[in-house]
Amino acid sequence: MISEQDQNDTVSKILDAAEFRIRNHGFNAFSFRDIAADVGIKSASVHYHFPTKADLGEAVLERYSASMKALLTNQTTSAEERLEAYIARHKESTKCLAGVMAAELVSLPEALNQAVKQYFAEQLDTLKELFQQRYPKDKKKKSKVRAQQFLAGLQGGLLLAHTLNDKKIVERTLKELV
Amino acid sequence: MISEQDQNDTVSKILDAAEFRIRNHGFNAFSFRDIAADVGIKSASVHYHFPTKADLGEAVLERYSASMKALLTNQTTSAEERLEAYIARHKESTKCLAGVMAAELVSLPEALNQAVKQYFAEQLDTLKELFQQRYPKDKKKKSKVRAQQFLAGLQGGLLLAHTLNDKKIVERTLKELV
DNA sequence: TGGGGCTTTTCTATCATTAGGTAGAATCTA
DNA sequence: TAGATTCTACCTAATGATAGAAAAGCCCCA
Repeated sequence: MISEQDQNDTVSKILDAAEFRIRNHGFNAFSFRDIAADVGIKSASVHYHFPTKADLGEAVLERYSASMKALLTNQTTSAEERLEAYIARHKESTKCLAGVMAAELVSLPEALNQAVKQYFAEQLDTLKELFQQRYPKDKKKKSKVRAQQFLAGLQGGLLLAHTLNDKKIVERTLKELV
Repeated sequence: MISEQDQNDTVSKILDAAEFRIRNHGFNAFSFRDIAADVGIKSASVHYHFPTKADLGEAVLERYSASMKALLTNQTTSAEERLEAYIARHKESTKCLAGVMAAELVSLPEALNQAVKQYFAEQLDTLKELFQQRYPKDKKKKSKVRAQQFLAGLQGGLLLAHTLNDKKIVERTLKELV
């Protein structure tokens, strides 16, 4: 039987390292050798778990996506609380993994390119639902626009905040959008 | 004497190609050989005009920055018209060169990294002035916040619009920010 | 008017380094 | 012992960059 803990240990260390490097340097600016060095193994071992770079990128995005979706659809908290938690999560690193990938979209392996598009489509869908809960009187169309404005404000706010090294920018850009 | 037109011809062809590739693929996803092929010369000739990749990146950003600043400070048109022209310019490609570079910020050569930071700082300054002209009764602080909200909405809107292939998103995210 | 000669530009050829990826041996674990 | 994991060693392709040979362009002077 597979030792899940040990396997997942290495696998999740790889995913952690890859996520960090993609987030901060971009998908095209890290190598398997970088990841291997981060984790303390050899690059061939990274290939054992993730045969190609596209595989690794997809796995990182998938984990990220699941984590974000869980946060947004956690039905034990109010819509407002979920939005705040969502914002707080992004502010931790002042960067969105998917946002970085979106900037590099055209240069990504096809499967990853598709996954990024899907991520944003799903996020907007989920946010639309959430805004519908938060403002029940709004029409569907209005909730959709709210979701787009919110996500754009968040992504753009993160971009500016990270570039200018001023986290407060995110709060300002979102103040009237939550 | 130097034939300016001919020199600028090759130089600006290189800059055009580099800008296009950076915008669409990212700074880390194009090579001197790519640019050379685009222009129809050899990669060594690109190095003749721009010794290093950092030099090329800086030149591209500088030209871009000057173009944007000229657009925003064109005193022959109203503040509102300038904003509209600024938005229209960005919507042409549904991508901002500096936005892409900002996503890759940490992986960029140091000089380019600094130039990107400076670009956004300057853009916010210029936009702040412009909003001050547009809404003269606002306090300075309010104009600054407007500039941040606008630029964030624009950058985030472009990101979503490009990723989801829907230019209308930019209009929606900026509707209440101009 | 038509060459020399100087500068600018482009080319060929090549380097060293790094990249993603693979084969197969060695090791570890149940 | 069998399967999972990691390692060493390596391959091929691509990258940024450079040296130095050829063109191309331009100016001065006979």
